[in-house]
Amino acid sequence: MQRPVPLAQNSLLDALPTGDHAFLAPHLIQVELERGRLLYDPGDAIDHVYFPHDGVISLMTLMENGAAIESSTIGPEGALGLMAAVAPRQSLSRAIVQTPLRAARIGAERLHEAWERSPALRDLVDRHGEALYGHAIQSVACNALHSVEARFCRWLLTCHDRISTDTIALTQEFLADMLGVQRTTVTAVARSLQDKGLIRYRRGVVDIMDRAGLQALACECYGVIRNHYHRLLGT
Amino acid sequence: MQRPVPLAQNSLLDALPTGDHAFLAPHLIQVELERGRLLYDPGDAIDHVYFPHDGVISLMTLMENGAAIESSTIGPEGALGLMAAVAPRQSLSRAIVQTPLRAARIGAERLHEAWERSPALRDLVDRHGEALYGHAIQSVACNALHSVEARFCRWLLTCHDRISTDTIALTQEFLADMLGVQRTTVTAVARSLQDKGLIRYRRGVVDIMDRAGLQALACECYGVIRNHYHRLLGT
DNA sequence: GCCGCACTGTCGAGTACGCGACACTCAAGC
DNA sequence: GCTTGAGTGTCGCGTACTCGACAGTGCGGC
Repeated sequence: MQRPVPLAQNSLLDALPTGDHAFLAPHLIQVELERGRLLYDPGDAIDHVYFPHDGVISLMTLMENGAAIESSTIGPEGALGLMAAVAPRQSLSRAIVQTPLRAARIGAERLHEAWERSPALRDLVDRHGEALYGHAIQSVACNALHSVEARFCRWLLTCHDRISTDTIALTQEFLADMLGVQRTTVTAVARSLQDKGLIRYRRGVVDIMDRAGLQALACECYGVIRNHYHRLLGT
Repeated sequence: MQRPVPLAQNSLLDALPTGDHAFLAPHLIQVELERGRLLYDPGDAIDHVYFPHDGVISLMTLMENGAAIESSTIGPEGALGLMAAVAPRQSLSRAIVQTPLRAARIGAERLHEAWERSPALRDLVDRHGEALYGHAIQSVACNALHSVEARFCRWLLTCHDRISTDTIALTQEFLADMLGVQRTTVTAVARSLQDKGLIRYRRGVVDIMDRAGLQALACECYGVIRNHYHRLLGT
């Protein structure tokens, strides 16, 4: 499989001029986090900001009854908790590691200091917030208007863009949670996609076989969200 | 009917210290806009920012096929296009006037100048963006998980909070668009709510009869979103 | 007064998905 | 090897909502 774009380091960090990057560099720590790791729950103070290099973090809206549904995702083109660069903040979402993650982490206070000194960083934080908002409002529409199959395909593509293999470790149960549907529905859709030759799956693992085919079935939201990031962050 | 909170002028403007408010005041123009007026479409440059005094603006995500669905609303507790205070921006949503609107309007450039001089305004812009984001991600979950009836009730309550009467001018067709469902579904739900004595409606008009009853049927999202605004903007 | 239209009411068929139950199977651990 | 449990397959029923069609009805304009 040919990937659409090669994976770089984190796009936000790469976009910073060298001088500004130097404000951050001494405080960035490389971390590796396992799948399923909980980073934030709603109300948690944001004490660290994560810049993924490879892998995906899910942002999920948590309901009173414990149901959680994905509102957006954070990959190498973005950062988790970036709004805390401006001022101390609480997380609004649950943030969990969706695929094994390599990321650079920095303390929120250190980042804030850099933010005060770097106009380029301020601009980036601002644009990133806008892109994330665009991601969220597209998901609003998507959840209301599009079929589970279309959303399933969009999800696979978005995830595939952000990791370095064609194999995604992922149970149907987990995906059902993300999409906010029943597991049995996911099973049926996965079956149908496999029959069409677009994916192959076995216990807890999905292989992407035909990206173009998935794109044909995915809703427009996939492209729209990509474009937001492109336009606002120039990745 | 007793309203939960008395309507003030725009909360954001009120929250500014007098000195900072003075930066804006010379450039604020009072406008009255009729229902249905289109303020922005996706991609439009944001040249004016609106601070509602009374009435509601809907932000809608527009799909390729022309379908549009509400992602959030702007009332006297917020502002439309506020992110343009930071830097020139394009609208991501369609913004239309949902109920007859009185608002203060200011040119984006004037606002940006004030933003550069006023730390209080910068803080407010920032918090407002966060609240709007919280609104959006709650809507993501709501659209995926909650019934049309619950969302209908939430919508009525949110609208009611932001206007000064118990009567809302509103066709079922319009509401169906906002919620992203069929008109016939809205008709059925409206009928059921009227039978329960919670609302009364006639051609293009809905009267709120029993707020508490509506709250009982509305989903938790109503309260969650209110709390976001409360916590972040102290309204 | 009448016309035309926007808004609402209703009906029926079709479907996507929820929800619960249960059986099967692979993988890891002992 | 066997056990255990997590993950998957499947079935069936119920229901919320879609989709299209058409018939009423109040309101504004002429």
